[in-house]
Amino acid sequence: MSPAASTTPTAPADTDAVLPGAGRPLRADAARNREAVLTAAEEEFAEHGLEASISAIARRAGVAKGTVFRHFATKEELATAIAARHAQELTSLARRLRGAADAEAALLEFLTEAAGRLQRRRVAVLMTVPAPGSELAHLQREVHDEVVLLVDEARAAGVVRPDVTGTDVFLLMCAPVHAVDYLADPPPELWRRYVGVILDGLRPDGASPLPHPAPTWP
Amino acid sequence: MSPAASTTPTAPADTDAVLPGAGRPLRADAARNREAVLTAAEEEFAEHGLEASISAIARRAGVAKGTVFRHFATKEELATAIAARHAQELTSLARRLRGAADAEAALLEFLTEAAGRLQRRRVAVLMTVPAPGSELAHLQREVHDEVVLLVDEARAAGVVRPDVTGTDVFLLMCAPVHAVDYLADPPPELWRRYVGVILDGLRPDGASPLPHPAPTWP
DNA sequence: GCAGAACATGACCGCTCGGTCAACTTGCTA
DNA sequence: TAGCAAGTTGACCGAGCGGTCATGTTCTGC
Repeated sequence: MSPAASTTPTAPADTDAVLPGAGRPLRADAARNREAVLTAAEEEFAEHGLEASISAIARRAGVAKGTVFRHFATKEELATAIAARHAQELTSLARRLRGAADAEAALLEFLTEAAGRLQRRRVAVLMTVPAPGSELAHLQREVHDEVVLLVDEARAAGVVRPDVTGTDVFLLMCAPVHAVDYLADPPPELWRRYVGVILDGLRPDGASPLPHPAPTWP
Repeated sequence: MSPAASTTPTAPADTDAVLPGAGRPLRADAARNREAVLTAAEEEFAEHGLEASISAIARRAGVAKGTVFRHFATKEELATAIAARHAQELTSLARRLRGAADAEAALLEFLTEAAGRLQRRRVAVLMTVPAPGSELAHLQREVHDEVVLLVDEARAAGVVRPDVTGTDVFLLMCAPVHAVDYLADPPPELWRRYVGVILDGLRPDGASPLPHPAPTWP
């Protein structure tokens, strides 16, 4: 989001760069609108999942539909922008927790915090199978790799069973949210209960051999 | 759902009954078509989730769109019919397993078999929050109650931790399928691995207190 | 304060969807 | 085998979607 060293605006018309990092800085009102759209989209996606309509997002942001498309060429691009935020949050969360004195507490906090965020924003937006090589794929991999490190530490500390990998944990990260989803009107914090169950399933105590080898991350 | 004592087909025109059990028998071709539509819908829903289009289903079944609507007044009604099949399968599966000598094996088999079916047919169709009082709500409750009994037996046998309820297990039933869903091209049997993790999370060995009271089924 | 680039707008497009219906075909019954 | 209810068909409808674009508005560097 930082403006970066501005290339002098002499450049005639490069490839339509509205992306945050690149290009020349946005006009003041444009920047405002962009942020409003992102916020509205986040809320709308959280409420209706990926089927949230652009019109609804525009309405919520207080702009016209065309404005949304000026900032995000396509609905997918908008969803990706939101997902990118979430991914970065999770990455830095995991990064912050890494190397903590109490590896068990760190893993618990990560799983709890992650599930909490995923619960609030609805899973679908972040946890989508992305096109290979896409920006989202890269951001997901970043989260994944960070989780792997966290789990490695936890395993070394003996709080995670030896046959469970970081990829396993990454895949199971959303399970508490999904579980709660099958209730019409779930208690708002019920997902915590299933974080507990999952975490106990990851513990070495009384672990029985798993019936399938661990998956590799693409 | 059992056919009950058949009212003689003299009844002139009761409320538009195309439902399987009730009403007068279908014409031969109509019955054939109905079955074809159900099969096609099952496959189409499995491939594309609930967004599968009626046109696609009709095409796959080899009938016109109108025919689909003659048998199922609405798309939701069709989905419900499919979900009903699945629910009945799970109910009778659990019923069969109940009272088994080895309660642990029974629970494992149920979770495995259930996850396998849910994996094949895609979760979405069965596990939808149904309208209260609807047929689907009733069928889901049937599955749920059967799971509760199964889990009660397992708990009594000491293979499930005392603080976990049948409702918990019901909600977690789909977790393995969802976990695998975040992989672009998952190994076809990977879900079994997560059935293992979940089951270990349900075991009494090394269980830590859960951070939220168990939910009640609506 | 002015010019013009950057931006916002909303009517509009093409498309797909769930659902309807008048006209036609077919299986059943007597 | 004739007659008719039951069933089938596919063109059609209106709504909503993602996305476009000519036109009008607003910010900003000079």
